[in-house]
Amino acid sequence: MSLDYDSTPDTSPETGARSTVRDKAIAELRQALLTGRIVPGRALTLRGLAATLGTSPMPVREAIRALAAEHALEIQANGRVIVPTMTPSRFDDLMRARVLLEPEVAALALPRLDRATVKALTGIDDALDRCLENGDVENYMQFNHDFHFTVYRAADAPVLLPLIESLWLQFGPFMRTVYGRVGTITLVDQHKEAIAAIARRDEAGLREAIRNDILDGMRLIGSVDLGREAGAPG
Amino acid sequence: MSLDYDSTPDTSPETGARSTVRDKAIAELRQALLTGRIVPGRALTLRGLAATLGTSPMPVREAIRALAAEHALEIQANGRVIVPTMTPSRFDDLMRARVLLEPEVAALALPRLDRATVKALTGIDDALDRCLENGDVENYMQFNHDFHFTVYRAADAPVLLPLIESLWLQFGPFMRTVYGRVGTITLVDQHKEAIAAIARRDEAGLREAIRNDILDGMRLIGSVDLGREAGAPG
DNA sequence: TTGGACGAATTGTGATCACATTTCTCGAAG
DNA sequence: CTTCGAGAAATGTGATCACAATTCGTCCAA
Repeated sequence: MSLDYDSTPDTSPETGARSTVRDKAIAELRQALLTGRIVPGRALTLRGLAATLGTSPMPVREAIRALAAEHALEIQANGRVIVPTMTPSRFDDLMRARVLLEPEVAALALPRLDRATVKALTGIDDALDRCLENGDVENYMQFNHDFHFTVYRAADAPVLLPLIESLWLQFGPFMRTVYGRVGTITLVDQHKEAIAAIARRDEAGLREAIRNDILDGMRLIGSVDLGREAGAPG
Repeated sequence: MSLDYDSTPDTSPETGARSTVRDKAIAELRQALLTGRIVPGRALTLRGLAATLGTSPMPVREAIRALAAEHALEIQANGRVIVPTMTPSRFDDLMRARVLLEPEVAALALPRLDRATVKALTGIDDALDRCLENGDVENYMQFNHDFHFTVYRAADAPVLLPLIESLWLQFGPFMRTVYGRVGTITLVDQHKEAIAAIARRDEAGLREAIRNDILDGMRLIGSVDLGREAGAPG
């Protein structure tokens, strides 16, 4: 099973809302997709996931439906559930959406990014750099997500934020396969520039840093053959 | 029941994919939300919807999960499912998202909008105007949706298009209550300007027409008290 | 008339079952 | 060695059931 369920409950049950099994399943799948733990193209089975999560197929069904509605999973005509495979058209559109939305939300967040948040961002970026040195792709992706969403979350954007989350869910599995092919050494980002822009309250600079960070990732893709599908033949 | 199930199957089953009961439930709910047939704040019950659709609660559960994942429905902490109520913050963000995404996708679609599509758009706009004269809010909203998405669909935007669809799903129920309060006579749009811009291959003009069309709707809201919640007290 | 409490009805959740369809497996024929 | 097909295993879908929690209606007391 590609979902390594290490029984670490990263959901906080004390947030008021009673967490259901389904919610845990959704959170688990989200995490796996965000860090690219699930290979695109591989079929996910209800009963298999249920066994991994230690439940009946029922909560998994709803979880998969929810993720599919955000286009993080794809339900084929025969009913099989897979992680969507990337196509050039989809990749272009995904990048366009990110470049449109993320700098905008970052700019919205800027007035609310206090010094504590900047400190947190610096810490995340440091941890991220260590992951790059160690070649730890999975945690790198986790910290990269944390970095961006620590910024975006500060914006009061109850509509745009979930939209961006959906984009990252669609992006994660594909990026993982890319990182796996080009390694982590070549990875560059604009996080330091973003932090600096935040520190000096420079909206245009922050927009540009986020935009370039996205485009950096896109340029990385140019080095691999997009025509080839993600799932490597056994 | 607020969902008037008139047994007209608007889904086309001959598209290859075998349509399940769940898919019909999703389509039915989508339609009801887009045309504002379901009042925000009113609780939807699984068994109630199931009875309306003539099925067991099972397909409805998955359908509701899917719509909730697109933020077209909201699942409260106690599990009750409601159409989300509008807040000023949510409205602002919704508008910002629409203004960001829709002109862009329209511009992307422009090169692919042939003469037949322009003719179709004109037909839709005429039907829409007739609905305005008759005060037929529900069909007006249907045609308005058709108009915009006839344009957007032409763009090869497999990622952005569902994002915009999600925005409209969130927008529909609220707009319906607004229309119900201000009437349809005062409604203005920029559809004629959009058609003209398409006809003369004017990208900037099309962007502006779409943008103004969205802002027209927003200005309409200014005339009603946004502080008051949508659900009228019984 | 108003306020609260108790019981009944309803709700969402999770599990299990039945079934049609699909997928996989494996062996025989070419 | 490849190709095809029959049987077996597995899969998604929908229905039903049990149960805890919530909601609603009603009645009684102040």
